[in-house]
Amino acid sequence: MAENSTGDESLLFLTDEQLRKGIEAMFFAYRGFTADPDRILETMDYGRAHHRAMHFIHRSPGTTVSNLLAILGVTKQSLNRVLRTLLDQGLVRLEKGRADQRERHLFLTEHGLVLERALSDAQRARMRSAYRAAGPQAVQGFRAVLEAMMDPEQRRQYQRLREGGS
Amino acid sequence: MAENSTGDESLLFLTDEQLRKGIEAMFFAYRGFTADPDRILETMDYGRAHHRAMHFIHRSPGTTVSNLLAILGVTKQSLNRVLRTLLDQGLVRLEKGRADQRERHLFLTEHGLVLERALSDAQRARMRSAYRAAGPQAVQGFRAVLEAMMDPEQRRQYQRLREGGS
DNA sequence: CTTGGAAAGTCAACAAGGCTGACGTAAATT
DNA sequence: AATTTACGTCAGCCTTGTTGACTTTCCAAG
Repeated sequence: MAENSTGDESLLFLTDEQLRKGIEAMFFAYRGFTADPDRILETMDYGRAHHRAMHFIHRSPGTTVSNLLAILGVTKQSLNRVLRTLLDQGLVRLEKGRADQRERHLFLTEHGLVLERALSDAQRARMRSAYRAAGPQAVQGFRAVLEAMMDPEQRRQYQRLREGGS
Repeated sequence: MAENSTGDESLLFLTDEQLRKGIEAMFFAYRGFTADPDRILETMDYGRAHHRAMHFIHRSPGTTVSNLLAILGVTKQSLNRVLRTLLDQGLVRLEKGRADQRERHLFLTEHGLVLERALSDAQRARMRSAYRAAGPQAVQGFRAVLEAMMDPEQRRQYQRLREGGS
């Protein structure tokens, strides 16, 4: 299985070894990706789950609970635990829907915006430095491969954020 | 702070919006990245932690426990729990070090190789299809950005694997 | 040869963050 | 009026991470 000659490789980089390196790169890079926010969070009572919730609330202010459930891909009980503490501690604010009063629209409070900013600054700093080190060409490829790696449903979520998000 | 004009942007793609998209791409892609092995694992008594251990034992047969600890970045108690079940179920085999008899060298058994193969086939299939969809240029960039995103220590681990692993 | 430190294993307890199942309430829809 | 939808919550479980303490084995250096 390491016997396949060139040919495939020169066209598409698809030896098992190349693929394995990609897998390992994902593993190690994801650790780096979460390291900085994690360091900030562990000094408080919050975890990675709180960060994710705040990120997407910040990204789509006024989003509903069920929308957030779809994006995060967790159960409502799991999300509720996180949302509960964010509400209690005044980082997130609720607003009943005007059109449909069953819906709860989520917003970050001033306080919440401050923390989100701190977390996202740290994470963006690492991303910025990685982009700088790799160069503009690489950034295109990076995003293309990641996008192709997503499940179709996840890709849809991702692209919906892109549209609304700029 | 959203006031920065062009200049930076045209050279290096470094608007906050670009960085935010990269962050979200990592988030959604990592879910896809782990989805296929997870589906296989949940039908058995194993989890993602078992997969990671098996992956790196397969990658570096005969590696020691402390080596594996450094790569995985967890505590020995955490790893030991996982390793315990893999040994008990006959997926992993131990060998006392010849030179230093305190060391335990880890190997996959026949049985272990079969499972590792199934998991890694699934994961490589997704990686292969993402690479194909994105093209050879993109693969270069993908790996370059991921590598730049790692902590220096993680990058060292990653590169040590590359050397020995081909 | 003794002693110190390194490699590994283990017990106990705990926390974060997933999960399922069941149930309740308010509001929209049919 | 009945059903469905959106949300919240209680209770309990699992995986996988953590700290702290302690032991055994073994290498290496004094």
